[in-house]
Amino acid sequence: MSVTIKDVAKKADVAPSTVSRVISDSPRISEKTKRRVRSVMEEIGYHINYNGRVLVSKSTQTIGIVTKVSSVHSFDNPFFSEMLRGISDSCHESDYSLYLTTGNTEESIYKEVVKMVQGKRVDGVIVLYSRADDPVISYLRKSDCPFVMIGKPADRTSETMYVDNDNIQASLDVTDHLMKLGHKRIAFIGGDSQFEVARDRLNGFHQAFTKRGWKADDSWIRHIQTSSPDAQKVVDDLLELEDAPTAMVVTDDYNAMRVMNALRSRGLSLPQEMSIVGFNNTMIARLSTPALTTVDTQSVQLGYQSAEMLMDKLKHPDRINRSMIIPTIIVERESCIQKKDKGE
Amino acid sequence: MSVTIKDVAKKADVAPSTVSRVISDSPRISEKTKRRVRSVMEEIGYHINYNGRVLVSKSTQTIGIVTKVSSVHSFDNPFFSEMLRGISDSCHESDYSLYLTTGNTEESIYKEVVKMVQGKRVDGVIVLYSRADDPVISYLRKSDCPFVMIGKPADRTSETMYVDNDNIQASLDVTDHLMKLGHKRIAFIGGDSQFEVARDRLNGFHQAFTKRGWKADDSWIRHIQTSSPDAQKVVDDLLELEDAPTAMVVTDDYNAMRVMNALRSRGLSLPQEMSIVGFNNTMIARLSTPALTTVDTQSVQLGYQSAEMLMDKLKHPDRINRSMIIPTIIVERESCIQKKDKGE
DNA sequence: ATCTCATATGAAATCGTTACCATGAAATAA
DNA sequence: TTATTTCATGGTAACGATTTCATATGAGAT
Repeated sequence: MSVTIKDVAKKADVAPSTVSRVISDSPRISEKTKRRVRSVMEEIGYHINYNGRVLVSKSTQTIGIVTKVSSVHSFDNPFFSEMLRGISDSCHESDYSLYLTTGNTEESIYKEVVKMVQGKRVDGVIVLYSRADDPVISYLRKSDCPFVMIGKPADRTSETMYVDNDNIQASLDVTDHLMKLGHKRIAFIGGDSQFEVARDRLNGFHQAFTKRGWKADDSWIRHIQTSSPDAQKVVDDLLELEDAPTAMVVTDDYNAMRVMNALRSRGLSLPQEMSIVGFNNTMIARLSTPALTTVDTQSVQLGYQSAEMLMDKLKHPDRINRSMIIPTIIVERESCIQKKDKGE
Repeated sequence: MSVTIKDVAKKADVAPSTVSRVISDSPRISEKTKRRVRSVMEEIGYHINYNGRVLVSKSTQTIGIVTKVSSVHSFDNPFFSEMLRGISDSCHESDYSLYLTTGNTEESIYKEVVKMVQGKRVDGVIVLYSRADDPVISYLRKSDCPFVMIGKPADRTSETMYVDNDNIQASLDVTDHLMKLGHKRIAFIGGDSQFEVARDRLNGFHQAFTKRGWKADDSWIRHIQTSSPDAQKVVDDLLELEDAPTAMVVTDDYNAMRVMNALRSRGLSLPQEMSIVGFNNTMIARLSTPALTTVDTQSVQLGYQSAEMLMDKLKHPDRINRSMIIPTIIVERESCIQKKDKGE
């Protein structure tokens, strides 16, 4: 059917093993032979078949990417796309390829991961999320497939490779930022609370209050799922509180925009009547009006470094598992302003 | 190393070929043997190695995805993510996997495509864009690797599988929509003009004028690259025209939002002083203020159908090449209004 | 001239599956 | 009873590469 290493060998009058050595540019082959073999390869249009190589060399030069169950929506969210871009950039530099899971239920994703790991389609895996009791992670740990997760592991942190932000600190900082602007009643609107990142950010939020000897009211703490249309309800509830918040920390730009729209639909003018901060500094933060002040989690870096870390591990399997914290940066735009009437 | 079909065979006291038949659930094997073999597989933890299978069966059950050169930015743009989601959904249903190109220069993408096709890593390819003189397309045509493109082929249309919108009609419709609202001076702000879609939409724009016996002024036709910060300049130019447009057709939601921001920074209030329509109906169209009236190109469907078409071709290679037009729908939101002073 | 030792290349085993051909036993037909 | 099918399974050669071990050749040392 296609041109194989044997065809090249025959035509160049050498052994298949010699051709193989030419492919890998082995120093044991004379320049003369290399030239001859290469010109034959060119002539008869040879191209390596990776499956043959993988079978014996046991390396696919491919890494698998596992997205959230809600990947149905995670592609929507630029945060994921940006991580993917970072991963993609890094892989390209090292000549690795990407293999994507396509499932959209927890069950089917699990199966796909097993399939791609056991089936030897990938050398390693990057998991784009972190949550407790994840069967995918348990499986990856059992198998000896190297993997790195983006986000802090729910358990066995020290033996797991991960790259993450310091979400506690980031959340603390951004909440404090609002406090410095005079806000005392600050709402926290988190995302899907099953993910680790949600805990950390809520934690940091509380710490900001503790630091000042204040206390956040429980009624200020809310969650909205990216997938459900409950932004309006959460905002309504919040505005109807006796002491309605004057600022909001929303743990994701996308949700922040939904919240802003909900606020506007209640007639509030922004940022005058409500200060908002988002997270991730995605494209939408730049484009919103008012432009969103947000915590840049450097998603591209998150992806890039996770891929680097994984490929490093693949190259040196005996090296100990590292992990990495990517710094966050508060990007100030126009969605937060000094609270007018400080007393009250 | 790992558990192979031979280990199973030995333990179950059958031939490797029998195990292989059990895996594919061949009807030629008795239920009794199947049960026994399966229990052994379970017991010693067997899992198929796909590379071995691919080598002989010559089918990878994987399709490759090729993105624009500007993939650096295409991930940013939700349009691409949504197509990817559609592809992903379809592939998952048929148990196919996805293989992504990671390059970000024209040269490196080309190489990766050759690598994945010649290297037999994929059974077919989906190209997420269309432009003239694309070496990737020439290559795919030369090789006999089935592929489908999203967007109208620049040439040899009838022999190429593609899925596309009727962009000419869509653009005509949406321009006419603005005209019905009383607008006569309408700007067209296209994206990267190297892509086929840009031509079609400009074409439709002109046709809308022709249909009414009007003519679009050349100065109203502009282009902005997603990657460069020239939205403001384009807007400035347009506003400084003697007869500045009162409405704008922007061929992409993302750029539409950039244009809206540029307009606002010039002090215009929207939609009162400028009506805008976008394209693609991405998430950002829903979230913008005013919410963007846009042409829903059904990007998820675009992706979904392209994958279906490709997999169908893979299953029936002799079937003739089909192509498909996905209908577009104008989604009216708040960014377009009746022009106030009709006379003028 | 003989021996040693690189150097360049070849031969063959191997990786994990599948697919073709063969075969023995049981079932059916003559 | 014998011949002919059918059925369930076994044996083994691919598939396309890599890799280990072996070997011929020639250069240099003695």
